Amino acid sequence: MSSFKGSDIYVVDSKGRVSIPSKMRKNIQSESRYAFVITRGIEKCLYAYPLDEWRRMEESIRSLSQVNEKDRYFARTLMQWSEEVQLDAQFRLLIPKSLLDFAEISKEVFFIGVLDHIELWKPENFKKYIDSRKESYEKAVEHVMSARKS
Amino acid sequence: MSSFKGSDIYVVDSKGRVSIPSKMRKNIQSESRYAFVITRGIEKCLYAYPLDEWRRMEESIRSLSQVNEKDRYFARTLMQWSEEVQLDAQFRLLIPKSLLDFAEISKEVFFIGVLDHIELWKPENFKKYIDSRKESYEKAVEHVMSARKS
DNA sequence: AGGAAAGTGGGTAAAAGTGGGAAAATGAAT
DNA sequence: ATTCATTTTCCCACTTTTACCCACTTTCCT
Repeated sequence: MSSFKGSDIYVVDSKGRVSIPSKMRKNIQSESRYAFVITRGIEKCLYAYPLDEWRRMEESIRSLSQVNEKDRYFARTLMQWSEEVQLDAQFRLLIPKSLLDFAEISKEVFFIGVLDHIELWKPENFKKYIDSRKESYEKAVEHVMSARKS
Repeated sequence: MSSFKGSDIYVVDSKGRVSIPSKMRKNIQSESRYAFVITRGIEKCLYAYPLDEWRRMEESIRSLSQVNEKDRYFARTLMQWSEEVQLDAQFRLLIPKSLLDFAEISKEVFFIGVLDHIELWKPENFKKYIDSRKESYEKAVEHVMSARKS
């Protein structure tokens, strides 16, 4: 099970390539070390899953009822935006243009490791996201810590 | 389960390295003796967790639902600031620059062992923190100890 | 006092991060 | 079917950062 953590800023070059932070690369538990599925995230960002974590995810989507209208919509939308990509010899992701556009990423990418996946944000958008939240960091810690006690 | 205690002042060198107090080092119960997760603390300081203690914490973040908007925010906020670091052959931590900046640590670090984690403060900031508390140590003891009785 | 461990500093080889060009593949137009 | 233009893939090269090693001084302990 992966355990991505930390954050970093990297540049996307003119070909749409970005190195993934080495500390996150080292955290990949998958046998297929260099394959990711990159997809549309929740909020205006992208999620990158190593293949094994992605499969876990896919299973839970598979188990959704295809009868339910909402579930169908969710499954279609998610899969529509999902692309499998391989890291190149320099450990870079080639991010599809459509996804870059969705996340409004042009020159720089802000990476955050969030346990089972890596998030890619346009730096300004992440800042906006944080600023728009009312809860402080301290509240967040409190929330998690109190959950831990019980 | 670790049980850090005591305090000490150490210097950060030009590369961002600090020795961790040997008395605290000896207190690490983890099998992976030399791996820590260092993260943003509450108040303007850093927390260093030995890996096994950290995992405890991580479990509770993992159990947060990624579907719930608030939980997503918590997970991102916490993980953004968390970095895994290994002690080098001289038992030094290499503290990421972003975290040093957050805690305003430049030349010196004040270490405090607080049971399951070690805190790192800029000495001046710790002094300010203590001075800013109106409650005396005696009052605090009274408060905590009486709660314990019930 | 003497040896060992702790604390600090610095040099260097390796890895990480970035950029770009040439070969291979794709695909549309003649 | 062949040509030409565009995109994609693969490789090479350069710069910066990091990891690893060695060394010196101070403190601790018997």
